[in-house]
Amino acid sequence: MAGGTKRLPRAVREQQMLDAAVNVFARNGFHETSMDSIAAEAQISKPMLYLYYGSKEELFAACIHREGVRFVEAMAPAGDPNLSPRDQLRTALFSFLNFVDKNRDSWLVLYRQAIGQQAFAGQVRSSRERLIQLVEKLLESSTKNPDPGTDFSIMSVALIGAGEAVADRIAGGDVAVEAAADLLESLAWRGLRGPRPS
Amino acid sequence: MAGGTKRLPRAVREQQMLDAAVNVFARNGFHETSMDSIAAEAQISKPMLYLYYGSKEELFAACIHREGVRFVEAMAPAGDPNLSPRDQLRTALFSFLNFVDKNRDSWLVLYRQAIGQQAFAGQVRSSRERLIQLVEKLLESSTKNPDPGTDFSIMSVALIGAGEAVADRIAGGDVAVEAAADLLESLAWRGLRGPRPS
Amino acid sequence: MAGGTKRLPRAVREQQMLDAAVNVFARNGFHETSMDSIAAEAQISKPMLYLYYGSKEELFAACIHREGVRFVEAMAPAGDPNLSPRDQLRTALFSFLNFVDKNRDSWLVLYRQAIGQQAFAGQVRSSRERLIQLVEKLLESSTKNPDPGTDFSIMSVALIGAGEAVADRIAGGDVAVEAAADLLESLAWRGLRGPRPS
Amino acid sequence: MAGGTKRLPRAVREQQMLDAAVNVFARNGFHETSMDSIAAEAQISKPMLYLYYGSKEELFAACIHREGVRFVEAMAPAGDPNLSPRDQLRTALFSFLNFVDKNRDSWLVLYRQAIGQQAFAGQVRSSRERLIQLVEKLLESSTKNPDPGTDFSIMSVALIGAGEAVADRIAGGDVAVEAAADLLESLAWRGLRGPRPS
DNA sequence: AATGAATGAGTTTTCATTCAT
DNA sequence: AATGAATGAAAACTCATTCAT
Repeated sequence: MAGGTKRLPRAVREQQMLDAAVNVFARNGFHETSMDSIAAEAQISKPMLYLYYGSKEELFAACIHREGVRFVEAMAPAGDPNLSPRDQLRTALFSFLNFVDKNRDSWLVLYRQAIGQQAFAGQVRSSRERLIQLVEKLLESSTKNPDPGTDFSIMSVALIGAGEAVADRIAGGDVAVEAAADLLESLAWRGLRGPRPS
Repeated sequence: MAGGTKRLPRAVREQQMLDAAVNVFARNGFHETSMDSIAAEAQISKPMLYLYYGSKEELFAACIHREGVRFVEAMAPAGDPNLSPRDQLRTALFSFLNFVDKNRDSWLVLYRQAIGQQAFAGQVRSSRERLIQLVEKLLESSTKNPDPGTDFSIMSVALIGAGEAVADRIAGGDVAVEAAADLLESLAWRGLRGPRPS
Repeated sequence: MAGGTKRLPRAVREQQMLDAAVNVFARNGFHETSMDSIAAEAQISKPMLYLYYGSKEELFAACIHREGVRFVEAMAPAGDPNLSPRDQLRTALFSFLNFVDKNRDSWLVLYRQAIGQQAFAGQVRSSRERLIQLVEKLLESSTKNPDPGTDFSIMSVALIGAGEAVADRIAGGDVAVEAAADLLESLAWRGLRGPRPS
Repeated sequence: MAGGTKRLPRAVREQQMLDAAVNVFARNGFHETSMDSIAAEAQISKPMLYLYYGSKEELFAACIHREGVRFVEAMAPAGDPNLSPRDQLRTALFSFLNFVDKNRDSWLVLYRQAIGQQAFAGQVRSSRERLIQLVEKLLESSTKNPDPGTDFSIMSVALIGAGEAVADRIAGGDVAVEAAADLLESLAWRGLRGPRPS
């Protein structure tokens, strides 16, 4: 046993365990991940996981929760009420893509693993839903003369979808945050001009 | 034993089994689906599944394959070389969304289940990649004077992402194909005008 | 593997498994018995136990049920309505003690193990209760002039308790059925004469 | 942290722990009781239990021992050599039933839990054996002209069994000590008259 | 062609028990 | 004297997979 057998205060161990869990879950998904492998990654024994988190599902939930909080915190700047809607969206895009860029595992576990998990899909979906509605509001409020029949709702769905796809690329290291943010922003405002360009 | 040991020609049995498998996989995902439940759904015995498909993974692969072929066939009209790029894209969008609308399970199994599956993610990803490149070409070829610096590649990624998000809504029955297609089309052409609207 | 690996029809295997389970449960009690040890005793694999009985608790329940039925069947002769109450009691005693004598494990599992098991104690207790009431009726109906204040109910409780204690001795091989039955019978009728002998 | 690290003299701690243990064991049985739950009930930490008692089994043994001593002490009056055998039995019955009435947990742990426990069944059984022999002596010595063939030994077994059954009722609060004692006493003397009433 | 019977190999989960402070 | 932190060992349960008929 290398330097593993230290007694750590509860709070530290908790983070250590979550770090390991997020990492392994992000790589392999909920089902392909065994508690054994998480314990190994965290360099502790399996019973500790159960002692601290009760069950595999609760451990996964704890991961989702911690990463979710991190995510929301990262997005906070976009909520600044002094910003214009346009700047809010711009800030949000940057915050989002930067977060994904810096926290690959968070992104994967939050959006690509949790959603495949019966018990958590609902949670993910509903937080996505909230995001969609937020974007919808932003679009509405910054569009002076919308074309009649503009469907902001589905527009938001599409934009979030685009954002997630682009985020995947960023997580994959294929794309730069700057370029991606610019694209999404332009997509948002241009798309708004109404469904049928001449 | 009514309906017990029917001898069916191979081809029929194969389809019967795939139908069952696609259905159950779409509902529950790869891991949450047991061979038992597929056998039950198909009203045959488990060894039959193994006789025809060898293993759970191969069975899943067969599902992906059949649904993939169906999908490609559904998209065929968009390849008509007599169409203008614009009309090709338009046709593709309609074909795609109609397919999803009529084949919920196919969509779910192809894009929402397979992608979460280590062994198949690659397959899905690469076919998505092909689609992205296709769209990229379409965009390029129908843009006369692109803004300098227009990144068609990431634009395609975003569009496909938007399309998938919208497809999910259609699969959920929340959105009409018409409206969705219009939106995506407009997003494509408008987005092209370049990243930075004044 | 000696002669173990035969394919047996379901019904046969079921009995074989119950035989093993009753045996091990009787020896070691519910908690001290592992499914592994039952599987070993039955010379089959653990999954078979689960395939046939679902869970350890259900397997135990099946044991209780089978042995309970056997027990009731063994007691049937005592129910003959042509017998006088006295003869009914006498027959019941003989049936009971003979059953215990010939089926040690049944007795142990039914009365000494099941009763310690949260989930089954109720069942055992209530069947014992029925027995007590039955005896109560028998005593009442065959006592012409009971002493005033004779409490047939508690008398029955005592007699059944005595019977169970004696049954344990018989199960242990320490006592002969004949002598035990005689004793219990005399206890029943003599005890009836009222609480306070001069 | 109010009430945190109280230093208590050894003897007090010991009793506090045994109280908790007896209580929980009586309620849930040996196996269904975890050391954690005992520690919680005693409001101390688990290592204390191990420090004082070494192991779960030893703790259980200590419970049995303490309650056994209490029980024996409660029965002491019956040993008064100035009493006639009849009065000894009578006193014993009252002492016994009163003890059970006042010490439900002792009774449960001593006779209903310990007996189901491989490691302690022997202990319980042998102390029961002593009791049986005692009763046997009492019966013998107070029967002037026994019927030939009277089997005092099995008679004692039966009486003790009856006594335990009645004790259970008393522990359950269903029956009054007085009535129960009377019944058992009469059963003892009447039963003696020999096995076959004309 | 088809299936009932059977299992190897793992997974999650739970405790009694022990260190290090 | 007392405890928070940690684990080895085992138990219940599941499932993809294969045999014998």
